[in-house]
Amino acid sequence: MTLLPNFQKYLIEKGDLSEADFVRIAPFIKTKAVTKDMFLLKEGDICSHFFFVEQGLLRFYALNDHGKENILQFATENWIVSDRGSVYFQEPSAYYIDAIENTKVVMIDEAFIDKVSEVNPNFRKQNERLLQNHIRHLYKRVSQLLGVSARTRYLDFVAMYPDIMLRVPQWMIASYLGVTPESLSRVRKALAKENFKTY
Amino acid sequence: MTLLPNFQKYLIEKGDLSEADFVRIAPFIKTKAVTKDMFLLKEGDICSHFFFVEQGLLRFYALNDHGKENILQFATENWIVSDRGSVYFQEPSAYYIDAIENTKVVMIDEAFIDKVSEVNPNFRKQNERLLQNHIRHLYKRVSQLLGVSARTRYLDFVAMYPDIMLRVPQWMIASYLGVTPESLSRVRKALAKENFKTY
DNA sequence: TGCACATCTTACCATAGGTCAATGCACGCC
DNA sequence: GGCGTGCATTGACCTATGGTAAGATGTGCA
Repeated sequence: MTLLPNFQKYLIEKGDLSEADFVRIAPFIKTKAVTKDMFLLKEGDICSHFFFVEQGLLRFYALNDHGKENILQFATENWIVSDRGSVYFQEPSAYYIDAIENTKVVMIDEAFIDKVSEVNPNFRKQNERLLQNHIRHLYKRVSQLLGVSARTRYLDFVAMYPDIMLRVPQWMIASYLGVTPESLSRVRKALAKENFKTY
Repeated sequence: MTLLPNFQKYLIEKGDLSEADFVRIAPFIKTKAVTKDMFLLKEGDICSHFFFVEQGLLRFYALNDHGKENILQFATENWIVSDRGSVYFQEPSAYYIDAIENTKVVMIDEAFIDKVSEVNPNFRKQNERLLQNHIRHLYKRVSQLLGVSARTRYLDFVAMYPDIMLRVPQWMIASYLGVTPESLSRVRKALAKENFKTY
């Protein structure tokens, strides 16, 4: 099996597994290599897995009525991304997932979670914590979109995800923030004029 | 103990409990009556419970930098609302929860979840499903806020939550949609002019 | 009955952000 | 080295939504 240092670390630190536990579940791990611009999920597909990013960068987006992309989420190393509704309720997805960089993912399905939970019963509880944390992040995102200007959203994004900012083109950041690339360009120009330094 | 038909139904249908299971956990249920305009949570508090709405209507909101309320979520009967980050990570909350109507809630904490899981081990797995479903709803909300006009957001809201529309003042719907009450009023006027009927 | 307070509407103007089109810039490829 | 392609910037203009303030409507309570 190829080495998965990030996934191993994730299960041990966040999932409360021991190294011995990891060795026991290792044979059940499935991975996939996704080259840049390849899709892991398209609208209409039924999503069968969660994707843990071992290495690389994915984006999760929807198309609106006018065919414009709205990026809901970037996923770098150690993030999990998926259309959860599709996985759990076997419904066709309304979303797309593709690779911004060449990416290696771990494919997680319900059977795998059951397997890990069997090896270490504490895992399910830890997993629940992670889900709760995810929900909390989403509320924060909604809160931002409801009440905050494009300028502030951009500043917050830079502060929160400086690494992502350096790895994706600017128009994708605009899409994530819910503005046009032109508007983001103007925001950046105004910030520059005020001697705001991003790096 | 007071009767809790909604909570009982919820645990049995969604949580996969039997009636006998419910009888066993009943002694551990804590409830609270919240009169209109009372708070269950304020900014700075550490939130200790999840709130299941047995009867009534709550709102979950944040204050932005300019003191304006942004309503993240309404919670009617059978909904669960809480600042999950605060519950799980013992951090001061950034949110408020108050009652729009006189409301009866069930107070759920981690110990209660552990208790129910002990009575029926299947519960934790069902609970995970519900969390995944919640995440899916939040992605849908983000997607709407990113890519859709005020008009469409309003129409979607009316279609999705016709009951809530009849129970809350219009300015709160505006806050939920991320527009001013004045703008929502204009949107409604335009719709009326096109003979759009909401009821 | 009538006042008091909330909410909703309307009108007017201001502004953030969208749209369109042109230009500039960088990088990969032949 | 030249050229194509995708991305970023800029400018001119437009539109949706915000801000403000004034009235209209409604509803509970004295």
